Amino acid sequence: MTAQVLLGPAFFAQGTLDLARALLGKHLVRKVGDLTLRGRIVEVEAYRQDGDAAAHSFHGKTARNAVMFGPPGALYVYFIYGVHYCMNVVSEEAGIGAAVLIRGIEPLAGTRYMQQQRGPNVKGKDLTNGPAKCCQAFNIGPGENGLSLTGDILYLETPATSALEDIAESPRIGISKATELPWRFYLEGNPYVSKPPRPFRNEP
DNA sequence: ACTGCGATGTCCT
DNA sequence: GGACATCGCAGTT
Repeated sequence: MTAQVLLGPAFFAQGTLDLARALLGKHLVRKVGDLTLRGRIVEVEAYRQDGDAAAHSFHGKTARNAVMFGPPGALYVYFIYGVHYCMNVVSEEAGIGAAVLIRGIEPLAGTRYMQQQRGPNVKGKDLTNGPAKCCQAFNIGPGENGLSLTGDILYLETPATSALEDIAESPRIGISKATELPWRFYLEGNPYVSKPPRPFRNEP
């Protein structure tokens, strides 16, 4: 049995880019009845209020993004494209609309449940290699919006074995309106990263 | 392997 | 009316 370190409020109160990097390799844990779902965060993106036109909070507080402006450590769940949910970890102090999007998770426990959530046609890395896929696997929806990640049934842990792949960065995925920034961070080579790095080519 | 497209709530001009 | 922090399916190369 390896000791795990629970992450408290101080962890979440750091700056958004620092938090984004710090979240890589941490475990997301969710209790569903008697079952424990556990996964390792392998890909994230940072979104800030100031000067970041791609952030939901850029134009100010609305009904949808209100959780982003609340205390750090809350889970911000939003509905996108009329179909999918995505989850973020709220960063910065209350009053600032900033968060880190969880884009890729490596399943560690409760994978049978995750498979049921995702459906019978889903195989391998497709279980959780994308933001909406992670939400579906962990059964995260509107009911979890605003929940604290320092609770008893939903929380983060630092694994005892802290060996970490190299952290790579790239432009964020799916952004067109903002000036793009290298605010996507992921663990190099991990199969649960949603889009693998582009292979090198000699000529276009 | 790649490309196009439908699904459609919330917020924007 | 249009865009959007996406995904899965169908059709093509």
